[in-house]
This record gives sequence, structure tokens and C-alpha cells, in this order.
Amino acid sequence: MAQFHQPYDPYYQLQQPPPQPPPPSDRNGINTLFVSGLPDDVKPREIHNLFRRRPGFDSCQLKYTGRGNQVVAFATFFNHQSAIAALHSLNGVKFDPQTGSTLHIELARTNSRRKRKPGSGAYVVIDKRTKMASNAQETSSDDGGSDSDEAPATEIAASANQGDLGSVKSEAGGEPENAAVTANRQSDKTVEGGGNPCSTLFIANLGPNCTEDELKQSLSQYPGFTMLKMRAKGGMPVAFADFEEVELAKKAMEDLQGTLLPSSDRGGMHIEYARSKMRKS
DNA sequence: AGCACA
Repeated sequence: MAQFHQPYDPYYQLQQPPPQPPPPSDRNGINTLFVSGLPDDVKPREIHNLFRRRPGFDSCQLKYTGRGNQVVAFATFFNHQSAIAALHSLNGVKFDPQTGSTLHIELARTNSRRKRKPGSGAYVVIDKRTKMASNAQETSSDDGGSDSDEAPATEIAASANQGDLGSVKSEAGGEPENAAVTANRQSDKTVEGGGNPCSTLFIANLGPNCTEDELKQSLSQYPGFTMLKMRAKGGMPVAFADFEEVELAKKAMEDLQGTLLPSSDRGGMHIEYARSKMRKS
């Protein structure tokens, strides 16, 4: 690999967040993660394989919401810290290198009340979609036949987010149908940013306590970053970050997408190209 | 999902 990049700024790990003590109404009791950004052909087994080796993992469920092709998942851990640790190590990971789809992981709003039944599988599927096309759903207990804890060499690297890492999809083994679907997905041109490329980025899903300063700290490690403007809309802050070049903005977006700030309480940043460039002045 | 400044 040509590029070695620190997945996470060591700045955050070496320093305690000084100014704000956590609000008492925090989510310290949450041990379930909410996972979005999944491709619509994701399999429950893939979700399970994604989480099964994280310390403290209990169980997970995959939900095909009836809404479009949206698929979400919930992963439950035995305690809050384990959930947080898994969140940190997997958030922002490229789930499908073919499409560039990236995992967004946040703490769930409420713990999953589904308890893992002894003797049944470690994961569960809920399909709210109009099931007319196929029976491509699995109920549980499909683990590829082995419950070994040994990690294959292609396992997703902890904390990886920018380099090339093993494909999550291929980890579970090659089903022919799966490969066919995957091969079909490479026709999209604009998978990123949700809009036209722009040298200004729009940043959302910031925590209520996010400061301009900490955001600036993160952004200023990327070449071409010029300035930042924050604005609170309806209580939640959003930000606009300007770069010298579209490609530099793109790089920063790809790298920071889904990552957590110290102030984050609801998952990682959502970054898109801004609809219009920041006024130059 | 949420896009301002002139």
C-alpha cells in the first residue's frame, strides 16, 4: 500500500476532553449499537461476522425496513464500554469496497430487548419488505457451519478506515448468487457526498456540544483546508468546511466520514458536499 | 435528514 494513514487522530486518545463533564442524561446504559449505511443485499451472516469477535458481543439482528431498500442492524453487547469500543473500531469502515458504502454506527436510542435465546442463533432477521421476489432471508443460526472463534486473515482490521482492508462481503465465503449481485453494483458514478462535488463540505450529525474548535482540529490535519463555519439549526449544529480544491475536500470527506469527535454523543459525522461553495472573502 | 454566508 502506498498510503499509511492514522485511522484516528491520536489527539483524541491522548487527551481527556477538558471543558465539559458529560451531561447526567447520558446514554451510559446503552449497550446496543445502531448500524446504517448497509447495502441492500447485506446478509445477516455478514453482520454477525462483523461483530462476533468484538469483545463483549452478545447478539445482533438485521432489519430490512420496509422503507425503500434501506437495511439497518442492531448489535447488542454485554455492557456499554464494549459497545462503545466496537463502535469506535467499526464506524466509518468501508463495508463494500465495490460501492464504497461506509458503515455508520451509533448508539441505539434504546437497548435491544430481544434476549439471545440459548440454543437459537446469535442473530435474527426481521424482514418488513414486500416479500414477493425471493426468499433470500435467513432466520438464524447460519454461521457458515463453524462456530470457531479463530479469525480468518481477511478479517476486517480494527480501526481501519482508509486503506484497503479485507472485504467484509467476501469474508463470509463465496456464494455464487452473492457474487453476482455484487458484480452488478458497480454502475453507479456518484456514490459520494450525495450531491455535486464541491470544495465546501457540509457536516451534520454533530453533537449538541460540538465546538468550532474541535472540529477545526480535526479538519486542519487535511491538506487544503481553509476555513470552517458552524451554524445551529433547530438546536443541532451543522458546519461548512471549505477547501482549496474539490479533490482535497473529497479526501477529507472520505477520511472523516462517520468518525467520532470527542463531543459526539450520537454517532459519527455525516459529511456531504455542500450545495454551494462557501463565499470567498 | 438536517445546507449558510453574500
